[in-house]
Amino acid sequence: MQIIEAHQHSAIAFRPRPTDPAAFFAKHASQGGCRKVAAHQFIWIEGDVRREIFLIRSGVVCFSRMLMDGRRVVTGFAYPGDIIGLGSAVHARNAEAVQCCKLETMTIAAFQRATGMDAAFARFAQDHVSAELLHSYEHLMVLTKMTASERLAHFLMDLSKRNLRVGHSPTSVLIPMRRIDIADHLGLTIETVSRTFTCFKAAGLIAMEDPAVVYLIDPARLAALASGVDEEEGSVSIRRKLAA
Amino acid sequence: MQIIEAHQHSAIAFRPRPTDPAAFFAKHASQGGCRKVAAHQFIWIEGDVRREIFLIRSGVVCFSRMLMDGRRVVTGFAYPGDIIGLGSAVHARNAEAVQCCKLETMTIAAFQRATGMDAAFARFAQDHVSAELLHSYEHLMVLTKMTASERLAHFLMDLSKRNLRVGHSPTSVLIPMRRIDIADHLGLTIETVSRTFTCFKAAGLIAMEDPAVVYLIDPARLAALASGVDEEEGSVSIRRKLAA
DNA sequence: CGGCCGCTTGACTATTATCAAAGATGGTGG
DNA sequence: CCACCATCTTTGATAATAGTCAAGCGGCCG
Repeated sequence: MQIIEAHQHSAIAFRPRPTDPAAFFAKHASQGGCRKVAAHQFIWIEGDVRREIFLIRSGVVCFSRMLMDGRRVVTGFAYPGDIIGLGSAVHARNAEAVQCCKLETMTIAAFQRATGMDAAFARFAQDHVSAELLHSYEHLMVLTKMTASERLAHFLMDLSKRNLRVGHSPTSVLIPMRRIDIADHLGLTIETVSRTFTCFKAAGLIAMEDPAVVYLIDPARLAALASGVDEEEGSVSIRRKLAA
Repeated sequence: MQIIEAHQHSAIAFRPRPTDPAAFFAKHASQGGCRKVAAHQFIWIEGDVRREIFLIRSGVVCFSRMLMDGRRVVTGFAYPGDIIGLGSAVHARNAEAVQCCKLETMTIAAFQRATGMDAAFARFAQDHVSAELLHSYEHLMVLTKMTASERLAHFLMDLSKRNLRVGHSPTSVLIPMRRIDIADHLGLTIETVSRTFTCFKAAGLIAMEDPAVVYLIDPARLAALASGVDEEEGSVSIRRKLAA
């Protein structure tokens, strides 16, 4: 299975790369304050009326939707430098601090004033939602058409690419979230996630210092797995390699 | 597994029910024309720059994303009365006519003029994208946390609810799309979809005249399945019922 | 009438979930 | 400072759901 990457730029390709989100924030958040959220605390929950938007200064945020019996889907994560809360006037999902987070806040009033006065900012907010939608379509593909190994490889490559973007090492990846967050993000169980990590180690794709620190030993192969190009060398062979 | 339905209204709950989309269209599409699209023709494909938006007069449209090897995900369907193409300036997915469709068109220029001049229309377009995002989060839940029976029940209830909304019988459901479209929408294979239909028949949940005409015999039970409430009476018992 | 396409059904396989339990790790209190 | 407890992760054994491969049926259109 092969994923065409070209289209991934579609929603934003025809527009100039948005100015630094943090700059927007600094420009318009005159009234805003700062907030610290402890690990595993919720920043907002599904159904809450939006009162503020946030810029993440440090920490990682996890977005999820829950069912009564504890089942949940993690729709994504947000990292330092990201602005969160742009979606809609009523939150469609929970936002939970994976680690202790420092957030800069902007009131909705300030946000609305900003979008009214600054066309670039308004467009940024709109594009953000479109990009989110695109991302969720891609995630649908990952969840319905990929094996456990491909999903985990995809996840690791996501983290690696983000590292690259912000100037960190693309091969030594910190995993701030717990296994359950990864599992709920990838539509797997924690056991399968754990086993797949073990398979990757056994196959020489990664090395692990501890559950939160992964070194990508064979990034090319991981990338191939992640995009489904790794024909008939997919989860099967990796699993067999472990059995042998 | 139980789905909380309350939040489903969240994104639009705090705003008045939007005026009839068709009315917006009639008001602003002065320049627009009409177009007829044959079954299984594409209206646009992923990556296309958006040139028009459309109001569906008749027919059903299927949105999908494709992989090179033919794998695809159907992210949703659109029906008569729906406006399509509001997402972003570059299409993030294919739009394909499931049946022969009649579409009314509005040029992008007219659309942009309309959103600039008519605040209600602009808000309608924005809300549409937010609702789409919400829908896709829900779909993630269906695809990752539900069994084949639950997924198909969910799909049938979606069609039934739409029938109700537009004044058709909620218990006799026409299925305009092919099995492959359903399968790709639900993250299953056509065989599993077909088998699950058979199971539903055997369990007395539905009756079928032909593959395109389904009667909901036990809508309550289907609704329970669809929302995951049908505890330990889920796919297992239905499958067992067939085996017996 | 025949061929094609879509749907259904069957047999078998494989991937992942489930159930269960044993290491780690980290924080707290004695 | 160490022991204990809670939580998270890993590993193992087993089972179940859905996928794959294969074949037959039926309708529709040329």
